[in-house]
Amino acid sequence: MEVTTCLTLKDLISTKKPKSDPVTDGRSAYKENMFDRFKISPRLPLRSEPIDLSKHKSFTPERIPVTPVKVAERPQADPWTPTANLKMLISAASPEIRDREKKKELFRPIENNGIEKTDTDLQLMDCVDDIDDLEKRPSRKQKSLGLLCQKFLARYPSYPISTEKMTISLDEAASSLGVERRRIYDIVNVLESLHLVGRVAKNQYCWHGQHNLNETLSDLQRVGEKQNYRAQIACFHFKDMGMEYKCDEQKKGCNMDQQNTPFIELSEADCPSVSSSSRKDKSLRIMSQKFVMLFLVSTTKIISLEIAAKILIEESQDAADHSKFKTKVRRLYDIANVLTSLGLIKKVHVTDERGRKPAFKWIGPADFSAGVDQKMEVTTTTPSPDSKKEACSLSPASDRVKQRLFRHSSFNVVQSFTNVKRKVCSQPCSPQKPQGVESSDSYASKMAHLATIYKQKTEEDSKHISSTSRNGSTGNAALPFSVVVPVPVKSDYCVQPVVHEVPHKTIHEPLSIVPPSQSHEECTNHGFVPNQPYMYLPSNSVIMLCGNLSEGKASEQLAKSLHLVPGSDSPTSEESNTSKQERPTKRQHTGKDDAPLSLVLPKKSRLHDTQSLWKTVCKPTTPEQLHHVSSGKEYNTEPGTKPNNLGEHTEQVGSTLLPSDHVHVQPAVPPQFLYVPTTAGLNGFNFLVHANHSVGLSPSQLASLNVPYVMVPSSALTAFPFICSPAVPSGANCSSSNGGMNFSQAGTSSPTHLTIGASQMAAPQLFEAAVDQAKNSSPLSTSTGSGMCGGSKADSHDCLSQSVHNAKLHKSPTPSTPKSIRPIHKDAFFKTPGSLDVSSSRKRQRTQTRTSSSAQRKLDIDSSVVN
DNA sequence: ATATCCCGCCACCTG
DNA sequence: CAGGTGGCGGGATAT
Repeated sequence: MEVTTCLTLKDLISTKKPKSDPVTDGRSAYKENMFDRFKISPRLPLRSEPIDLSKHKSFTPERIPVTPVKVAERPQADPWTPTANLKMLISAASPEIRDREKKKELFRPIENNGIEKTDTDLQLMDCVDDIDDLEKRPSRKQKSLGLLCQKFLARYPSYPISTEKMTISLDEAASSLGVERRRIYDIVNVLESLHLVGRVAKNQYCWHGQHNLNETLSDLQRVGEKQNYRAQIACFHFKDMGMEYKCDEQKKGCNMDQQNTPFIELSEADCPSVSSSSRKDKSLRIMSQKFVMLFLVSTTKIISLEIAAKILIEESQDAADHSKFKTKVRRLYDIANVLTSLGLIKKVHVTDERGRKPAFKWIGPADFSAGVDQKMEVTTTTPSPDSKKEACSLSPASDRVKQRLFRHSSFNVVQSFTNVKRKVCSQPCSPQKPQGVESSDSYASKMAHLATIYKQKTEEDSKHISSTSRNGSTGNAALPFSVVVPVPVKSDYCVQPVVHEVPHKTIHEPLSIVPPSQSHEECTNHGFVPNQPYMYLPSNSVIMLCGNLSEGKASEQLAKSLHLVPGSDSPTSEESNTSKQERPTKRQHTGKDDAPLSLVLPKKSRLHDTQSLWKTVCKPTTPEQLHHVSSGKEYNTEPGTKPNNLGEHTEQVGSTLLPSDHVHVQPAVPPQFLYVPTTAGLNGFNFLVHANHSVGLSPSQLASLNVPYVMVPSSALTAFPFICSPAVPSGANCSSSNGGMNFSQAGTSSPTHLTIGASQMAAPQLFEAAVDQAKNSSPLSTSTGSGMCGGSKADSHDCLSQSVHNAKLHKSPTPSTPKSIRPIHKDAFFKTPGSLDVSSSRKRQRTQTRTSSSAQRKLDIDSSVVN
C-alpha cells in the first residue's frame, strides 16, 4: 500500500479567498483575516501545515495570548520571519495561482500538447474567473471546521504562561469567529479531549495550551495499548486483506478485552458512566481520544478512517447499520479536522487492493513518552493538574527540542523511525509496560491465542505463497511474518521452537520452525531444500541465531543470544571480552539520549557455553551459506513483500553487505544474526543483521566479518544505531546520530534501506501487534522470560524474545529503568473528573453519556475553580 | 460516484 | 423555563 499525502488544510488555506464579499460579509472577511494571519504565521511552513505544535511552542512568546481574534489589517505588513515572508508571497500569489495550479493539475492529462495546454489554460482562467464570482460566497472550505479551528487556535498561545489563565468564552469565540456556537463546541470538545482546554464553567473554557499535551498523549497511548487497540487495528487490517479468518475471534477477544477493561482512562473522566459503554463512544470527546489512541498505538501511525470508525463503533459494529458507520465517519472527519489543524495528524491515503482509502497519519510528537517521563519526574511531586502545568514549564523546553528534531525530519520515514524509536524506548523497561500489565493475564492469553491463530494462518499462507506467489503489487496482502529462513538441513543451527516450550511465551516467541514435511515442494520452489526446515520469523521479533546448539540448550542459547542487553551491561560478569568490547562501542553509538536500544550480545553471559556456541555458529556461517540465505529472495516468502523492492533489496544486500570474498570467520566475534522484524508493514522486508555489526567495528573489520545478510526494517534501523553494512563505514553516522540513527542515515550507506523504510504500509502487523501487546500487557513475559532467556539475564526484559520495541527501550546503559516512574504519572487523564464525579454528586447514573459528561463537567469546573 | 463535512434540528441537561 | 450542550444525520460541496 502506498500512502499518499493529501493536503487538507493546505487546500483550505490555498483556497482562494476573494476578498470582498458582500454576502459573506463580516464573517468571511473575518475568516480571511484569520487566514492571512495564518499565512504569515511562522508556524506555517511552506507546506502550509496547519498548526504545528512544535513550532507553536517556539513562537509562543510572540503570540499574543488573548488577542482578539481579528486582525483587521493585513498582517502581512510585517512578517515575522523569513518563512513568513515566503508565506506571504505565496499567499499573495496564491489565490489565483493556486487555483490555476489546481486546475492545471486537473487538466494535466490533457496537457500533452502545447495547444491543448493553452486552451486549457484559457479554460482555467475562465474557470478561475467564474470561481471568483462564485467565491463571493464563502466556499465550503472556508467554512471548514479545520480552518475554523486554526482560527480558533490562533487566538491562544500554545504555551500560555501558567499564571495567566486564559478563559475562552464560547459565545465570544463564536461571534468573533463568525460561526455558530455549535461549531465551537465541536472544536472545543476535541481540544478538551487533549486537555488543551478545560471547561471552567458554562460557556466558559480555559485555555491550557500544550503544556500537557505530551502527558496527555502518553496517557492516551497507554490507554490505547491497554485497550488493545493495536490488535484491533490489526484485526481489521487482516480483515481488509481478505482474511476473514478468525478475525472475528480476535475481534471478539479484543472487544471483550475492551469491555472488560474498566474504562478507567481518560474516557472515564470524560465519560464517567463507564457502564454505558454504548454511550461513551458517542461523545465527540471520547471519540477523539480514542481516535488519537489508535494513532499512538499504531505502528504505522496511519489509521484509515474506515478502521477507526469500525473500531470506534464498538462491538455493536456487526452489521451495525451502515448509517451508524456513516455517522461515525462524519464525526471522525470533524475530529480529524481539528487534529489536523493542531498539526497532530495529516491526511493521507492508503491504497490497497480495494483502492484508495482515506486515512490519517500521525505527525504529532512521537517522542512524548520521553518527555513525559522527564516531566513525570519533575511533576511527580505536584500531582495536581494545575501544578502540572507549572511543572510543565520545564518540560516544554525539552519537549520542544525533541519535537523539533522530530519535525525536522519531515520525511515520513524518519518520522516513522522516531515513532518506532519512541515505542521501543518505552518498552521493556519503560514505565508503560507496567501499566499494561494489569490486564495482562487475560490479555496475554488472548494475545497468545491471536498469535497462535496468526501463526497458523501464516504458515498456511506461507505454503500457498510459495506455490502461488502473491502478486507483489498488493503489498498489503503481505503477511505479518517477515521472513522464512531456511535452516540448513544439516546445519548446526539449531533453533528450537521455543514457542512451544513456554506457553505464555508463545506470544513472544518469534520463532517457529516449520517441519520439513509440511511443505517441501513449495519450499523447494523458493529455493528451499527439500526437507529443509525453515524457520518462520515473525515480523516482530529480534533474533539472533546461533549455530550448533545442542538441542536441549538450543532454545536457551538462542534466548541468550537473542536477548537484548538492557541498558546495563552489568548482567553477567562472565561476559566474554568480546561482548564487553562490543557493548561499550555500541553504547557510544547509541549514546544519544533516546538512544535506541543498544544491542548487546548477551550471549557472552556464559563464556564457555557461548564460546562453544560461537564456534559452532561460525562454522555454518560460510560465505556460501550466508549468501545462500541472503540471496534467496525466494526465502522471503512474505506475501506482502513487493517483488520489485524485494528483488532490488536482496540484490543490493547481497552485493553490498556480503563480502563474500572475504568471508572469514573471526573467532573473536562469533557470527550472530540479528533478525529484525519488519515494522508496520515495511515491505515486509527484514534484515538479518550480523550481530557484530552493532559493535563498533571498523569498516574493514566489518567487511572481514562473515556477515550474512541484513534485512532491516526501517523502523528497526532507528532502533539499532549500529546497523550498517560491513561495506559501509557508517559507524560514524550511527554513533553520532543523536536522534538515533535514522533511517535516512543508514540509507546513505545503503539506499536500499531507505527505499524500504519509506513505504510504510498501513498493513497490519497483526502478529506484531499481538506480540507487542502481549508483551506490554503481560507481566508474565518478563517472568516467564527465563525460559527464553536462559536465565542468564538479570532482567527478564532482556529476553531475546522481546520485540524490537523492547529492545529499543533500553536507552541508557544503565539497566535500571524508570519503570517505577511511569506508573506514577498518570495523573492527567485519570485524574479527578471521573472519580469526583462518581464520588461527589454522581446524582444519577443515567446511562446517558450526556448526563455523565455534564456531571463531569461540573466536577471539572469545581475542581478547576478550587484551584 | 464517492469523499468530505457543513449545518442546524432538536433532545437533554443544567441553572 | 431558558439557555447551554452536543448527538445526529440530511444533504451540499469537493474530488
